[in-house]
Amino acid sequence: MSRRSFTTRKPALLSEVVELAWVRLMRSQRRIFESIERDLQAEGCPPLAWYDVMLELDRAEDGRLRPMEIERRTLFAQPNLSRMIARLEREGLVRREAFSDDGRGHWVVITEQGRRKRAAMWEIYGAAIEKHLGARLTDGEAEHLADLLAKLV
Amino acid sequence: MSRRSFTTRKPALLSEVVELAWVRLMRSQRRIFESIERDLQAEGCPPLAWYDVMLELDRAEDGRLRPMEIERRTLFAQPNLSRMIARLEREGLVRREAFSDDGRGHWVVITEQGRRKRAAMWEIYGAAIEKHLGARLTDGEAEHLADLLAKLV
DNA sequence: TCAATATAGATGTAATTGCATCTATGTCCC
DNA sequence: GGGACATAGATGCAATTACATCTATATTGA
Repeated sequence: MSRRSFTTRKPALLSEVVELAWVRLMRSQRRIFESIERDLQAEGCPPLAWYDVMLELDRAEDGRLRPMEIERRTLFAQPNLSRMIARLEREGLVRREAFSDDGRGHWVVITEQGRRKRAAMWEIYGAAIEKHLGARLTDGEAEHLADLLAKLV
Repeated sequence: MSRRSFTTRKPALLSEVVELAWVRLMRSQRRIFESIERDLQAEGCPPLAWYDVMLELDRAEDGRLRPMEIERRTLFAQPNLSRMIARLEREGLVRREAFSDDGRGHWVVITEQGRRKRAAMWEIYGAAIEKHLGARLTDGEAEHLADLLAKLV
């Protein structure tokens, strides 16, 4: 592929390597994410976003959190999360319960079925992470990568 | 935050560090991506996806590519790209031209206005990359990060 | 040459997202 | 106590996405 020169005037401060790191961060995340989503879907699993929510609930005391707390932990936008919880509830993976301390809120509680589903998803999910990420890095590289990415969050 | 122990049975092969690298890859990409999108939007710019397409066209010979070639380079799904091109065309940033070699296809050509818009977006975009990524890494770290991410694509 | 199949790209549709707004309850302060 | 403002969460709606399919043109092979 003949790479022509082309004029991209860069903002004074931005270095080539930073731009390259960004492009690769985008590409690798997107590509691996999509691969993993496909792997999950191929096994009849729900999308990864559901996993994130169920994991937070599974870890939480009594398997329950308030929507705003899930939001804080997962960074999903509030209206989207609200509807996602509705979908999870429709599938019987969580249920809502009254929250007496604050009449505006309620608990979201993971069900037994939800816990089982999460565990089942992890089988696929973990294997997919290994396949798409683990297999391409040594443990040392993975650790180093994790350290570098930690600086970004 | 008291981190309780919880039983997550891992698929035999997946190491802790790989999982951590994956979680951070997701989080950092998503958070920075959203920040950059907000920065662009705050300046009245179209979404980043438009930039990707216009950049490919801007770089291409005669500022033109076939949809399937854009698809190959950007990895957008075909129906989504098809509609994105329609939107770009509606905004006067690209136009379609006949492609005589193959009656099924056509050229997508970037307009002068499209080139200007792309350049204008880059001012914001580049600064945003610097702000959200560059400012948090030394050049050495950025280079190292880029190298590690290269192994994933 | 022509039927069978493959490919480029568009389109219908249902699901999902983003954004603004709405409702209901809580908090603050006079 | 009660008005003004803040917060939790839901909902309406327009835009976007994913997925399946459709149309038109190419290619292939008998």
